[in-house]
Amino acid sequence: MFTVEEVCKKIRERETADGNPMKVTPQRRLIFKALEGNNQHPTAENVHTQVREVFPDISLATVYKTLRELVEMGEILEIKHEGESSRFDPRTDDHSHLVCEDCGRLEDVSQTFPHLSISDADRHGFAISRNFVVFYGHCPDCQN
Amino acid sequence: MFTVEEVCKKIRERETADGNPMKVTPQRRLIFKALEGNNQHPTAENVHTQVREVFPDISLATVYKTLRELVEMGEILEIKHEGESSRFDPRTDDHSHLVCEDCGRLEDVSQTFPHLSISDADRHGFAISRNFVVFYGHCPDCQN
DNA sequence: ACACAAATAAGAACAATTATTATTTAGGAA
DNA sequence: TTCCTAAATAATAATTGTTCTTATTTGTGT
Repeated sequence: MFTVEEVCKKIRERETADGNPMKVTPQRRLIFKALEGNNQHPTAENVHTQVREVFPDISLATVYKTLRELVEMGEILEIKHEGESSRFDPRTDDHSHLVCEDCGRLEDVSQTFPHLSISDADRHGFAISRNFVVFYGHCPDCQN
Repeated sequence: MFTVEEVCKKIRERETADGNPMKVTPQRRLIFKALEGNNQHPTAENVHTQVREVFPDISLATVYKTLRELVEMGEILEIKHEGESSRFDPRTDDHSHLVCEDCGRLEDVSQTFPHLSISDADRHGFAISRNFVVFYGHCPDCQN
């Protein structure tokens, strides 16, 4: 469960490449707050816009850097779809996604499909470790 | 079935925005040839490199433009994965993909999974039209 | 308060792709 | 065959999303 205080704690426990502890800054705290409980799958831009309402001078690069760090820490997921901007998801348990083909809206789907398997002929000698299912459709707003 | 002559014919039958017929150029013919029977899922760069062996002055923009056209015509599929360059696939029937997590190698999988369904709670009111399954694993070369 | 490495803002750099533009060419008609 | 005209091209600028660089500022342990 992603909470501001949890993540702050983990940041302080985390070490930089030189073995020094990482720091919690006001900028980072605001970025964590923008993600806490957020199921909108925001882009880096979305987060930047939201944080700027409180901290107008924060740089987009800082947002990217912090999001990258959180991904590496396993605190958020990065969702890359169809050439658009990456979206970020503070929900990190295994789940699937549902995408609106019209407006790009993206929803979490709790169900997973761990038992899908493919024939030897299709396997090409691969050792398969996981699969990922994305559903496409039209969201309520786009169904007219 | 993607063949050079088939696609040339379809290009000539196709109209531009102004209602004029599109043309077949030597550059385009070579691009079609690079794709014909190609199951390597080449990037635009790959196609460019291959075509340049015969036609050294062809521009990368021309390759992109022609690939974009073929995608719009439904003659090839564009595969977008994990922030890397798009790959193009002259096989356009419904199929799944298998990706090597180490080297990025991408294979076609004939099987599809049309019957996956999600609960009402997860559906978020969407009208679902299709799903897409990607398998991840390690290819024979990367299994050591 | 001090010191020092981490983090920042600003903007340059980057990679993939698309747009612009002056020039060339395909292909139908005379 | 030659002409005509819109389509296509090569070259390159522009764009988008993201990462890198650097001089400056700021957490945080002492």
